[in-house]
Amino acid sequence: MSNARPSTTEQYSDSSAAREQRDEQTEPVTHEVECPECGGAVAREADRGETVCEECGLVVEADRIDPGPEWRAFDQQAREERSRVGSPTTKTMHDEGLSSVIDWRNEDAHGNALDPRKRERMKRLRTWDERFRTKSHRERNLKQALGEIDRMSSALSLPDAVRETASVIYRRALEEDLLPGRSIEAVATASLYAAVRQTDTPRALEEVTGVSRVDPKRVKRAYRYVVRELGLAVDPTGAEAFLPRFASDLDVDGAVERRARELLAAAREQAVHSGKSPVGLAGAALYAAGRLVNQPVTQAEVSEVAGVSEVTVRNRYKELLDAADEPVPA
DNA sequence: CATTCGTGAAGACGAAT
DNA sequence: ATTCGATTTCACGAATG
Repeated sequence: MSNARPSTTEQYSDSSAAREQRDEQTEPVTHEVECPECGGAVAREADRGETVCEECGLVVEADRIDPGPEWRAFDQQAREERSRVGSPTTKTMHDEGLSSVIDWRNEDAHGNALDPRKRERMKRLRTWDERFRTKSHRERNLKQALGEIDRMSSALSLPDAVRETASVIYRRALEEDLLPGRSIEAVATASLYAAVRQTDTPRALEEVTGVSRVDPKRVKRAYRYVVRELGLAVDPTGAEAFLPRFASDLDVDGAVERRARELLAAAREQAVHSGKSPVGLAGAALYAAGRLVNQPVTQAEVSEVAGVSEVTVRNRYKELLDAADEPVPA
């Protein structure tokens, strides 16, 4: 009782001290703003966090938007690289971890019990404080994740529909409390990959993890987890889905692609394709088709665009020709 | 010379226990 | 958590054009 440390009044002084410190670091000294009332110079009073006209004393509310970079460590993952994107919305802009913490004890600064009226009041405050905190936490989380999804999407030049889907998936993951234990970026990447799968916009997992900053293993785990917990319907990607893009990257014409499609169909008939990586299959089909149509591409090229080894291309394409009952061309 | 082809050891992964 | 089976990759050398 005697040491009622974290009382509300004390917290206030704490946070204002912290605010001063932050202002020293990041706040530019002066503002080139005119007072809308009298046209005089406007100065910022750092210690109070107010912007006040020196002439008439008008408090210029608009200038309370912090012009400087104000972020510190968001959470463990996001520390580097986040240059503040977009305009700050006042809603999410409240002070970073500097907000007052309301003590749970019903005592005042001296350790005396509060009277019932004040107790009631404190209780209400706690409730709202809690709501506000968790809400804003989620919003920051979401904002960062969506930014991440956006970044990766453009890096992969994915259509907007995929971003939409990815966003929806991420939101659901967030709703269902799937985040704890996983990094935001990992789940964001996983969501994007899931979206890619669902929308039949063929990108291999490797390509997606390639533009992510997260360890591929973690992404994969997050992906499995999210798919299972959310009950997402993702059917296995067929090799055919990769044909158009690879064909385009390889600069082969439609005849090759069509032939490749036939080869894959034949392979499917004979179930030669189970357990094999779709990308390898697609690449090999194009390689084989290229030879059949007398418009050959090298294994190295195929290996490059498909992101599999030449060995895999070799093995696959032999199997494909075999299944299609085609002779190996000279 | 470039490309293709085959091989065996090693790693990664999913499934089953 | 470990083990097992299948697949892929790597590195190499040989064959082919």
